[in-house]
Amino acid sequence: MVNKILRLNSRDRNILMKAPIMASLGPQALNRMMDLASAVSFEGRDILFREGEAADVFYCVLSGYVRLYRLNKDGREADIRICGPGENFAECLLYLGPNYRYNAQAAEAVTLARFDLAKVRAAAEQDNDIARSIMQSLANHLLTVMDCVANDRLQTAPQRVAHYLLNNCPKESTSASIRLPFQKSLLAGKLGLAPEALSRAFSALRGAGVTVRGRLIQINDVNALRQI
Amino acid sequence: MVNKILRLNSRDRNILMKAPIMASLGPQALNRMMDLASAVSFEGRDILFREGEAADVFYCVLSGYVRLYRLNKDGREADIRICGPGENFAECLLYLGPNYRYNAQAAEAVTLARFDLAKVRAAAEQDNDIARSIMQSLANHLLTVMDCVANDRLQTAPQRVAHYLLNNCPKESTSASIRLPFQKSLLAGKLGLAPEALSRAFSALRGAGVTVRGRLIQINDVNALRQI
DNA sequence: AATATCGATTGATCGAAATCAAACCGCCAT
DNA sequence: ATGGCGGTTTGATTTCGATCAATCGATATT
Repeated sequence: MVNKILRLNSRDRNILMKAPIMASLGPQALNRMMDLASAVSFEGRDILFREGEAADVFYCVLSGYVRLYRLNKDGREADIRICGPGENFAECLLYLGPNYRYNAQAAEAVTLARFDLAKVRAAAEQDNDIARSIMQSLANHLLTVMDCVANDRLQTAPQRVAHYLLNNCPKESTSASIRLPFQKSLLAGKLGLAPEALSRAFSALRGAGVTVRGRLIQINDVNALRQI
Repeated sequence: MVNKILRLNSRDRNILMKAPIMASLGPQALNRMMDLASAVSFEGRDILFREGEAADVFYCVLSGYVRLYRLNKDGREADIRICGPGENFAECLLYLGPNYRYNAQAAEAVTLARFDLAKVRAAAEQDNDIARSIMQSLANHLLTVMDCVANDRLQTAPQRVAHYLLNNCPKESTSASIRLPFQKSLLAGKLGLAPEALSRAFSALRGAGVTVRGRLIQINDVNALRQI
């Protein structure tokens, strides 16, 4: 099921070097990590791995979006995180048990950089730069997921959507227009909502000057959104 | 508001050395970290720090429980994590911005080990053992909080309670009795429930052989709980 | 022993979002 | 144009848990 694994082409190398986990490395550590990376791509809906499978690699997204999610015993799915270009996932397994702890699926066609867990672990032991970069990544993800718990527990659907929009429009602007980088159903999952609930949340925000047409979202009054 | 800061007494030293973040260190790194630790204690309800405050230390719980939580703009609170003996928190700030990202409150009288962020950061740069231990801690917390998101999104109140009970009774047993280590209201918050909802969830589990008296919980049939 | 206090429970009601079902809408292929 | 097709929207209903209010119970206080 794994698509063919290749050396990275020069375009992918450029993208990867800008990813946070690589960008903060010194030149030596960067080379070392780049040498460990291989490229792999998947079609939309492909499963990258499943919860419980033996974990040998972690990933960094080069293009497209990947959905990390869990299943309950009825087969219902809940997204834990949506990873876009520059984001890495499953790096937490560098220092945890031998199995993946959630499912990962390509939300659309994706290309990924692939890192052997054991090799990166060894590299981190020898190069503090790499260890520091991993710690930063882990700390960032931890905070992101904590935000997610707090948002789920404190905010209503329209508030979550408003929050998302505010985090994705330029700071210090009175109005903005945003193009969603993925389908609405994916955004719904990311926010812990059913697609219908997202749709209704957008309707509710019309009163606060939010206009939706396809993936295009117009925000007339950013400050009004902050009051939601 | 900070209680007096002291050297650790020998009892506290023993507890701290068994904490995961310390227990995985080699002898040299362990000494180094132990030298950085100081002791501090708080009364129940005391606020250790607030979201947005400048962060200079992280903590490891020696006794009691600490509540990490966020506020929404109406002042409603949502717990993000409950930390008990041996658990550390705010260590994610070693590699993040300069401010605390959530509030921390003593759920009861607590004693804590206190680590200067800058000093530990410096120690981690020099000692791979310490860096590895921090990465393990971050990875574990990340996974724990991811579990929390998934549970919130996938499970009903009785299921969350059943899940908690199963995680806190000996593996491979047909029946068990558990003593809650803290108030039910704290457990409610940890599970993302109002206290009333926790109470009702316990009632709902009576049918699955769960008996509650104060902090004492009897589980007649562990396997029945797994089916919830 | 009487009383104040705090946490837990129970009951009644409300509200938010999930679910189920149907309609809608661009988009592509024929 | 015609006809699907997948994603989105809208409507109706249901479910779950929050909230509000009252009671209960156990522990501390005097």
